[in-house]
Amino acid sequence: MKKPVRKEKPGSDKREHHYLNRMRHHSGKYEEFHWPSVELLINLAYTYEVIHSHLARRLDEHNLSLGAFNVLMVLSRFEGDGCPMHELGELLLVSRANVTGLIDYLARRKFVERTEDERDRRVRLVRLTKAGKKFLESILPAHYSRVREMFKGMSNRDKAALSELLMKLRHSTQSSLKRVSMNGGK
Amino acid sequence: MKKPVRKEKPGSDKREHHYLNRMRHHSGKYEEFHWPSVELLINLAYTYEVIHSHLARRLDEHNLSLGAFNVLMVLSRFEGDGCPMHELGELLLVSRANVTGLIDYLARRKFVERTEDERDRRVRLVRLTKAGKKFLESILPAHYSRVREMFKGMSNRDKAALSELLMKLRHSTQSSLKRVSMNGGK
DNA sequence: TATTGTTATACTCTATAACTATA
DNA sequence: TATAGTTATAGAGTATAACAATA
Repeated sequence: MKKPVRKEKPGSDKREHHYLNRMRHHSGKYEEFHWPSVELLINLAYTYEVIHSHLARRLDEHNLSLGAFNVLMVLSRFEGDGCPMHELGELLLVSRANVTGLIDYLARRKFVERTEDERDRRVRLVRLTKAGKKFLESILPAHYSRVREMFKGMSNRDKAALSELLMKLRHSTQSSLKRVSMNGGK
Repeated sequence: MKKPVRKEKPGSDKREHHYLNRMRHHSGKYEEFHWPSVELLINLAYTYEVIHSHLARRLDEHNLSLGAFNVLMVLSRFEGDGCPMHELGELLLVSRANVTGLIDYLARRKFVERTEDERDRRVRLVRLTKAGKKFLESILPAHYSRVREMFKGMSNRDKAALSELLMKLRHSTQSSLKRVSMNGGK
């Protein structure tokens, strides 16, 4: 398996200017255009991309995809009996089919193992192996200090406010989507 | 080209409970763990996923990927001369190689066309065709009203505060990343 | 030598359909 | 019939390297 070295991307703020310029133009042109909403969408996407690509790059150094990392994180709370595969899918918003692939990969690296559920022989329980637990514990300190470092420029107060607002946005969006889908929107 | 129908995913809030539970556990276990930062990361990722997957699904109904849509949006501000391909890449944080693919697709649908730059014969300028402009104008009203509808549950005040905080977070992260990369972090 | 765009390639992520084995 | 997991497949997104044409 070849592992090419990835180049980090600089944050060009040409982008910010372009977006603002485009918004100004469209806001006069489309009646449905709602500045605060569009601005929010752009900021959410752009900010997420910057953070996501940085973290993915760091995990890549351990040959871990973000999906695989998330699986390990979820399993770290299921020691003992293990977690049914379909439940992993629900927690990660990933389809059953794709969970199979992630677990296959992690099982090849001996980080997880599948066992059978005695009570329902259709389900397979997944749990961390000793090696998997050890591996996760070896990378988490660096991960957590990276997260802390990355967000250092903001006060805890701002972080809490931002978390709060993001949660509010998510709930609002989800209930709006539910409403639409009940009215026949696909 | 087969187009299977996609199922919308319900927002299960099992997820939220699991995350909080895991954070509580790790916060006692890892010294580097910083609750406000980790909470923020999780909220950012989860909220983005919900919104992104909804919008991607809607664009899919026009056989448009999010990337292709973004290209059209960028080009809508470059009428006249057109935009060099490498600049498209910078504005979308996408590599030159991948821009080629997006433009190929949009050119096949006759939404964009490539012309040559007289002043520098290495570069190719891309611009919307009449058909492309018409297409974009036909889908934007629904797009913008969807965005507005999606965020309806929040006040404009909250939206503005959220935008502001996201921008702050992005700038803080970017300068932190720049600092790390200057100190030899790859 | 450096840059623009292209081609080739590869891995991740997401999504669906069809299959099996259980319930 | 319905659910859990698997297999196969496909398209989107991202990334790198090597190349031709031009600067």
